[in-house]
Amino acid sequence: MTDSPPGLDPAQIEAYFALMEAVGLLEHQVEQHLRADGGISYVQFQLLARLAAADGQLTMTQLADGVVYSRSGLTYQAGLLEKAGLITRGTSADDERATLVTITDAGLALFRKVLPGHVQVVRRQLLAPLSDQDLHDLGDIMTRVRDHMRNEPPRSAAPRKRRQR
Amino acid sequence: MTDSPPGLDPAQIEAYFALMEAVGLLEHQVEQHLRADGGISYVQFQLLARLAAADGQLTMTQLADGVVYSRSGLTYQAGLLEKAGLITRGTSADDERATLVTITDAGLALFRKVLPGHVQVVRRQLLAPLSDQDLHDLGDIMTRVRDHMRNEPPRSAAPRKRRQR
DNA sequence: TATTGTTATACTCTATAACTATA
DNA sequence: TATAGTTATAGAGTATAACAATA
Repeated sequence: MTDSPPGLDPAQIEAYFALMEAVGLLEHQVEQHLRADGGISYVQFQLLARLAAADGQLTMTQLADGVVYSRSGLTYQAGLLEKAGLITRGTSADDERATLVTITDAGLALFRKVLPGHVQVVRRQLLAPLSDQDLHDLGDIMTRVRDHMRNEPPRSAAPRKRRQR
Repeated sequence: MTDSPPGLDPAQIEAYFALMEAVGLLEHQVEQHLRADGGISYVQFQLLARLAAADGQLTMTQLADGVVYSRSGLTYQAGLLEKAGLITRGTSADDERATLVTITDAGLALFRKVLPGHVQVVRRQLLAPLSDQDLHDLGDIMTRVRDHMRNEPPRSAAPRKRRQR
């Protein structure tokens, strides 16, 4: 085992900070667009996108994966989408514990209405300054990081309980 | 002018989704650690980090840049940090409109206490699966994107006001 | 017993608009 | 007039814990 290193070197700091700030800005722009053009948040857009991609139906647990970090958070978001008429919820026949979420025609219509503008924002803000090579590299790197993080157990982020603040 | 393209190609979608999900996961882990180990949010950590890096003093406007997207949001966060004894605020001598924010010894101590764990999370979650080449590429790419987005005017994300929802 | 999902609740955070004060 | 910052307020989102129902 090597010594526990003291900090991050300049290249690591640069990559970390640039990554976080750029994605923060991108998310902000994306949120603005979705709110203005469709009255939905990015989380809600992702849920609609998943349903649209999944042929219209998913269970709550399947829907949550990667989008929301708590059960109740998803229930809350699904409640909003249902109230807006964009999805419906019903008990699954296979497993009566499960709730089957279905995207409505209105939900699909809204998703399709909003998509072009969403793509435009992603193009202008993220893709515009990237070469094909960059795009490839970025996709490769971030896919690897994402998969790594999905597997990595949180490994008790707080090593040991300290004093209260 | 070329035709307005219909959507994103698979490589673009992969890069975009992987980027957003990975950073979402990373932010979540980072938040968890900072909350558990220091009782602060990532935004608050960033503000402390900026002050620590800037030799202890910054004006509100300087402090806000890139971290927070509204004036009142910063006032709110600064209020929390001040109440916790981590910063102080005072009127600037140069420009009496400006508020000069100063990090306290307690603020600096907290920042230093939390930093190693923060670095550990970044290493384990983000850096671990990356080669030196990857790191270099990622830093280069995201720096370019960030700079691009800083300059890019929002360009009216909502092209035109549509019907209400 | 474990899993799926909901509810109640409390909290954190963000943003808009109106306002004060200085440049 | 423009800029720096605060305040009031309202809304959106999140998480924890307790709960009910099914597997």
